Amino acid sequence: MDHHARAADMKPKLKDDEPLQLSPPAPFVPLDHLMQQQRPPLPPRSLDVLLPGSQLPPFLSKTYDLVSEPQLDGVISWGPAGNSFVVWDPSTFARDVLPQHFKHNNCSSFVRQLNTYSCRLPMEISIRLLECAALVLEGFSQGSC
Amino acid sequence: MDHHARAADMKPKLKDDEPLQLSPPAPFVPLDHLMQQQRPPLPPRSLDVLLPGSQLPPFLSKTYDLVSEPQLDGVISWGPAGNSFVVWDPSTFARDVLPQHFKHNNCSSFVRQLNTYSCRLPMEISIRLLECAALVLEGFSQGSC
DNA sequence: GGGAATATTCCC
DNA sequence: GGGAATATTCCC
Repeated sequence: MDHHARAADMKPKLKDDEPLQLSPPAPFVPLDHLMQQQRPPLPPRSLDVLLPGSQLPPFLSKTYDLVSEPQLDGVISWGPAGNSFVVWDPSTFARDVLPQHFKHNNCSSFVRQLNTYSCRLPMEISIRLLECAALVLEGFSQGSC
Repeated sequence: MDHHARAADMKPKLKDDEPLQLSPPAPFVPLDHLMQQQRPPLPPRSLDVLLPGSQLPPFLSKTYDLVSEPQLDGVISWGPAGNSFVVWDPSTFARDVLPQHFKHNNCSSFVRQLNTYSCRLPMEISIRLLECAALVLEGFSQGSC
């Protein structure tokens, strides 16, 4: 499996595009910038890690978990930056995935819900932490369903 | 060929069960009583017969058709007077029938909808015609789900 | 996209 | 039972 890390992978090595920097010390970085960098490239398995105890609307937590499912990466997955998601296979998504998580199989109904929570077409969604640990969802423009 | 109408078909004829009545005239009967008597003992297959062109809420027309299904008489059927319905097998009704017609399998959700349209527990419903051809649903007290 | 009607869930 | 929150459909 790809989860088995080989010894070579665990030993830090220099890369051509990442020169070793020993000095001077890193300049001051604002906290929110640090948090941006600390955000994992792939979102965690469950929103509970990000927002423990929060009462997220069911649609948002279900969508988040659904997008995070590794088995569905060919159909729907997080975008490159981990702050958006993309539906790669809208037909399969509508026919097979939606009914497993919602009471319908219509892309339009899914999009309608995204709109309700301030997302926009196309099927991308942004999730990021705020100071108050609230969840914000923002839309982008790329692709469609 | 069918364009030849036979003489026998065009001539009105007396039937054994329809004696010719010349006198005296039938006594006066109020219109609503006539309509009561004219209501068929078993409801028609579709509400369209009763309320042609009416825009009935989907829940009511689906429930009406569902109750009218002969195959479901062992699970749900019209009551003796044809103006109420009874769920004879709530378990089967919830598990097998509800998901075929609605997006859930919960008796409570079905009852909630009945309540919305002025029905009451238990699962009986009254459907009758008014002068304005509107539909009225009334609840009775007998049995439960 | 989103308003509005209808449906489903949740909870008192 | 029914108010209210959320979900789904319908339609502009």
